[in-house]
Amino acid sequence: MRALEGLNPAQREAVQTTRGPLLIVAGPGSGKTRVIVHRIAYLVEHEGVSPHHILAVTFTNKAAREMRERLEGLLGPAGHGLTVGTFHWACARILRRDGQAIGIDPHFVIYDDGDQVSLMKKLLAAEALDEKRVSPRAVLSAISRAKSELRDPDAFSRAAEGHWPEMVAMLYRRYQEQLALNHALDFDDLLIGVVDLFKGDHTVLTKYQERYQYLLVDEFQDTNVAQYEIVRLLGGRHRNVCAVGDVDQAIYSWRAADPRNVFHFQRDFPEHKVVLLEQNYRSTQAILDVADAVIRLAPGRHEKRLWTENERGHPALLHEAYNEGEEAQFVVREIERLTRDREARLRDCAVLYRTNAQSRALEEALIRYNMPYQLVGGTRFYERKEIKDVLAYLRLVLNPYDSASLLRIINVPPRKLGQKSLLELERWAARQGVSLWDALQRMAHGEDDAPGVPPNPLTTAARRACAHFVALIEELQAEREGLTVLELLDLLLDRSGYARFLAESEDDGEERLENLQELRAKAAEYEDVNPAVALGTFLEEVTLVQDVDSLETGGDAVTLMTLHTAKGLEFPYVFIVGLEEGLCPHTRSLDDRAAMEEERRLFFVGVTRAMRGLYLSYAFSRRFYNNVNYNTPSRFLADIPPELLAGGRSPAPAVTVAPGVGAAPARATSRAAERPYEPPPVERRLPTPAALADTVSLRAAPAPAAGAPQFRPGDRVHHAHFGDGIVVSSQLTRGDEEVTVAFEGQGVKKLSLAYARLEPR
DNA sequence: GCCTCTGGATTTTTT
DNA sequence: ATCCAGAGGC
Repeated sequence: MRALEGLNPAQREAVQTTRGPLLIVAGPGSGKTRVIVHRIAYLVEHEGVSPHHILAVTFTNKAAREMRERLEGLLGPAGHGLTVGTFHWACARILRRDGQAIGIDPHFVIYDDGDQVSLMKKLLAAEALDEKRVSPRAVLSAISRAKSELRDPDAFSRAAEGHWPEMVAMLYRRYQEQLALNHALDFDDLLIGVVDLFKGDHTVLTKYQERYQYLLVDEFQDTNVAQYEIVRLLGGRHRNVCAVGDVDQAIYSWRAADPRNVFHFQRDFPEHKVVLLEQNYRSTQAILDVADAVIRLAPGRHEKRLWTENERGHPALLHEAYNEGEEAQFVVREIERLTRDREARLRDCAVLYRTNAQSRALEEALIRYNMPYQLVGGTRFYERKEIKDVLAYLRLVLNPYDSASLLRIINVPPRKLGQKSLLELERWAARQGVSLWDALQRMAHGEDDAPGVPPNPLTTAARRACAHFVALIEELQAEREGLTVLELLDLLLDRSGYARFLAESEDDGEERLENLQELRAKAAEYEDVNPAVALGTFLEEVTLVQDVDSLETGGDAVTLMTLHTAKGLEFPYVFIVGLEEGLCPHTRSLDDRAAMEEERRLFFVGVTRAMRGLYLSYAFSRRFYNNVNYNTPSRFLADIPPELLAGGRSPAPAVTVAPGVGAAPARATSRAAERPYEPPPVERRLPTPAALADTVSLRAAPAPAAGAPQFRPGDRVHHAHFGDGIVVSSQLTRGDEEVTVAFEGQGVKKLSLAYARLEPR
């Protein structure tokens, strides 16, 4: 039985308990994903359950993707028909199919963060509220929390006491009205919609209960009330619900996740079994000791001991950096050493941080050292203006009632429809009680002077512009059915004049066009999808799956991401940077006990990502936006017994604390790998630099060609990444040469010649 | 209506 | 540092 191969007794039990509710309590690295995947394989291969009847929901797209891949590997074509995806994705699918029963347009759009904010700003303006006094995001987050707890505007209103709650209640109501008018749902509505649907329509509920007879929910501790309700309803009939979770890894309470759902599950499915997975296969004992020291201080937790049969390994290394730049340099140099010693490939290394803003210093260092990296998350591709603009056009083609999209692009490229005209238009539509699109159509088709219609306030020029716009959208709508997504995209770029508009915009038009190329590439993937649903599927994917760049190009690169994003992943070598008070734990958690506990769990999650090497670092000073902060080391570091840390010394010895001040590191302890890595690929991106060839002599090594800089100020040079530039200055440093170059249009960069390929021109 | 300038805020984490 | 809203000039 392939599905049971290589499993320990607990894992085996989890796999074989297929009937009835099951709670799997899975510590980090305990083979959780493996168990889920094998359990599904066991259901299909051994119990003869049709994949069609199995639904596995995860929390993030990344997790869903990984699970799908692993299932494919294990089951192959036999796994065809499995449903694996995030909660939001699965709900969107259900609502597209059956949402009409509760009045949801099958062509609904999903409003992302940006759409929500602009809608809320409009509402605030309409209520004469100053958005500087009432933050749109704060209101939205209050609404989101209410929605996650399944409190509708009425319930919210009833409970509201005081200025702020009453105002939020009013805005909540208006917000929902607007969404309905736009045929739009926000992320929370996807979940609520399914709950309403299931509760309101017994036939539909039964249909889905019969369809998904086997339910698996990963990261159960991160479900919110709405998500739990979906699980409870869907699994209520066949009761084959497998919940997998670990309250020690609950890090999403800010998104209204409620770890108490684990207890609710036990209450609502009293016949459930519990399986504990405690053996860790991921990390060395040394790393687990650190993890345990951190998490054991979390109050009110079940004493749960992680243990492993893995070797002890090397102690974690704690590094104090002078500032964020030096911290980044420490990381990069250490990764360079690991790869040079063939202990690791770049893809074995991950750098984790608390906030996305911290990635910048790391990126700068990585670029300077010419080290390939992959940034996960951060400024998302689909949040770029040009992408959002073009997507807004596509959304309008499918659902012209989406006035957020309409207003976004009705004057992009400029059609001489300014704020004033648009405001008049909105008022005019509101007075008639119709959507913007209806109003525009009336105008364009000359039906705006019918009796009972208020006089059209727009100027002749503005009316003509509107008519033009309506004709454009109608043309695209007419063409849609006969075209692939890519063809439609290209048609739109041409007819709307958007492509020309970008090409002619002086500064960054070129870069934006390039981004559009990426969107075209994405659209091309939908060539084989049924044309009737291709556009809808495409739009849904880009809204729900926002991390386009985690496509795992297969290349060898260092991974950069936040601690949150790292959950569920593992890496042989993990660097956690910025371990300072105010950052990790974050300032916003300092005065909130529960939030502080979550910060601890977050750090715990980070530590337990590491398989064989763990590096912790903090910086003495850190630049925020304008000013420099001096933070004390994170309180979590103090919770780790000193003997578990190699402070300053390293299993993989490193670099000076501040330039020129370093202690010579001890090389002798450095064989961290229990099985050596494959040497890096033939084509090595990292030339072994003379400067670091001998770590012992960081300070004293004389430059090989002392006193002869390769570049002088004024030299014209070329760099693969930055293009052409002129040398500003050059400095010899212990065998290396640091060249400061002013690049055309890229600004001034400091490059290390040992890494960067800088060519004279 | 459109462009440019200025002052203020912005950064926690994600579907 | 960078993005955005509002003001003012063309």
